[in-house]
Amino acid sequence: MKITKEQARANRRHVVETAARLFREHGYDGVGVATLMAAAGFTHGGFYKQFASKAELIAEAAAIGLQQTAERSKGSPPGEFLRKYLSREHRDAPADGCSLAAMCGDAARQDPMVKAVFADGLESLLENLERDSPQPDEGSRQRARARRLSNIAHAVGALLLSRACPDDSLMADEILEACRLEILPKKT
Amino acid sequence: MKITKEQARANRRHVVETAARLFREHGYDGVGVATLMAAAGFTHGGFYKQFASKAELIAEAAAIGLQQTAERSKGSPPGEFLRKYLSREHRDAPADGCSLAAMCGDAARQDPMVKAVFADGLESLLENLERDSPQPDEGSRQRARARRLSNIAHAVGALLLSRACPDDSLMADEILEACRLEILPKKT
DNA sequence: ATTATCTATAGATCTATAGATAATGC
DNA sequence: ATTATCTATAGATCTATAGATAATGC
Repeated sequence: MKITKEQARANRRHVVETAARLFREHGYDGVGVATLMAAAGFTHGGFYKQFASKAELIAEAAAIGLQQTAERSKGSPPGEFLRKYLSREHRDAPADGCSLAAMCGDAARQDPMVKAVFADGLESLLENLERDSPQPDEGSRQRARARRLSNIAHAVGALLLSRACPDDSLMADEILEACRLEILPKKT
Repeated sequence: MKITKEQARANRRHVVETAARLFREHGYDGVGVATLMAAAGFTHGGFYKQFASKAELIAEAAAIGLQQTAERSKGSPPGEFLRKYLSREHRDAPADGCSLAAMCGDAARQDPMVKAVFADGLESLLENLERDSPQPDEGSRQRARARRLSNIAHAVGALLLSRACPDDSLMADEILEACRLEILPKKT
């Protein structure tokens, strides 16, 4: 039954990645250890040789999930990132989407360790988005940072409210559209 | 043990209001029927003579919670409402705060009935905020509505992200401040 | 007689642990 | 010999139900 150390590490990583996906879709309370391990292809008893507790897994899954989100933001210019962010496709696929949006409601009720992971993830995303537009002086750098932070909060709120409305409802689409108009750089 | 019909209706109402409070603080999955009934001053067995299921309670608690939020928005001008909304006091007291912000993450994973309640609650809040500034023609009415919807999403996102960061962290305060700057009407 | 509430409990599920199993790596 | 995983299960908790209790309202 035993496998190589390398394989064991890969298995552990696979469990965390599976958890990040399932948590985004069903929330921290919506996924049990047994369900998670079955989805990852294991039996649930093995879980506690890899993780001290479910809380430890949650912290690791949050870290990986936010890392994936920050990573994805580096590919395209900020406007393009936000346009995709506020799309119906993103709203309808939380399992593959932004961890910040999918988990922040749950994270607010988690212990300080998870919250610290969230603050770090948000900082990473912020830095990735700012990297593209260096500012001449400290004052405008501060303003640009505040602006980006505000844009992220705006986009997260839009996605969350849209997801809280019935699927295919007018309101769900209206929210996304209204926020696209306000956030995205105006075309001439 | 039996009490008047009127008292029974008041008791039921009291259970729903207690639930709305507890749900805002701990989430739908974070409050069990037994805990809720104890907090309301009853034993848990009585719950199922008042409600068909926990799902029914969730829908009613969501409706009351959103009604309270919409109601509170009518008192003050939109700028004042948003300023209070984006305060540290509001962030640190989710049990007494906006149900839209506290529950939208959970609502996204609930059945369509709860989501419909959310869309209705959001519509009410929107209409309350719009009532104060009638618009001359249909076009500017539409734009004003989109603007308000966008502002709500922005404020909800700011509150949620701030709550997901560690208590008293710089990031938690930075988010609120950045969004206050962007959302609130600029002073001269 | 009706019915709101209470006591007690069934059955499912959840986190966590104990001990067995079997392949790696000394 | 070590250890990653599996089987089995303990103990807690959760939703829901059944039957008893006691005050209302015909």
